[in-house]
Amino acid sequence: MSNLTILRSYAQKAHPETLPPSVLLGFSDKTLTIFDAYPKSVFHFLILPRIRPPLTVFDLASLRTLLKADKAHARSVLDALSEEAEKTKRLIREEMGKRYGYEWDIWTGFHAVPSMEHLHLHVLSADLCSPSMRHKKHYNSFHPTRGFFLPLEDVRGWFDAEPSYLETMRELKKSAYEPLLKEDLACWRCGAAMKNMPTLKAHLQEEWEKEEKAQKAKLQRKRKREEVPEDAAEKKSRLSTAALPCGESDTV
DNA sequence: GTTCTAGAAC
DNA sequence: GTTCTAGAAC
Repeated sequence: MSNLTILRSYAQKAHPETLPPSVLLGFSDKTLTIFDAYPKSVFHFLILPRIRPPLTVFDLASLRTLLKADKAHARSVLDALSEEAEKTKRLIREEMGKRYGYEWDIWTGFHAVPSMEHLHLHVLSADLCSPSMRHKKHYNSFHPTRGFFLPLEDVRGWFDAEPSYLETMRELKKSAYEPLLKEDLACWRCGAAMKNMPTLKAHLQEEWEKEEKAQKAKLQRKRKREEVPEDAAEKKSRLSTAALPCGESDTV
């Protein structure tokens, strides 16, 4: 089932609800959100634009083709993807809380050189811990500062710069981006060099556990901060009640 | 993605 | 010698 045009076949569906729930998370008039078949993080979804005139299946083939289409329409596709990404992020945060008891970052962006046809926005939790994360090129393609992963907000920003900037960036040449996938492995959090994937994966797992501890400690501190003012308010009300007979309650 | 192979690591 | 890993071919 894993061929190069599977995403296109999803995006072309007039009735996305016919897709199995194992594939489809949800859809709107303009977009469709699916589970990545090979998640590279704990949470990993793809948001696809549906075919809506005047844009064609060809315009929506990739980020490259979209950015060469009519500017206003291209921008509105990115806006629709962004809106849906925000909803997906809220859902992920809820799930993080339920399943793990804390929340961590979520990335949204495109691969500069996609491996499958039809534009797809990646929405994934910032951990890169997953059994499907197996090869160097998988990892480097999501490394947040390698350059291959293009954050959605950066791409939207290209529209606001000089027109020539968009014209340059939209080339998305394979020859410029593919070499980034072959760069040496380094932890995206601490920058430490890793000699191979098993070492990197063990390290990322540790980093994620550190994040969990840090976030949970933060939650504890927050709870304590929130307890103290409540206590103080209770004491204050008790004191003022006690002080009432003296008529000095408002100075406590 | 899977399969295959060469070379490294043990 | 066996196992593991990365990279190429498909």
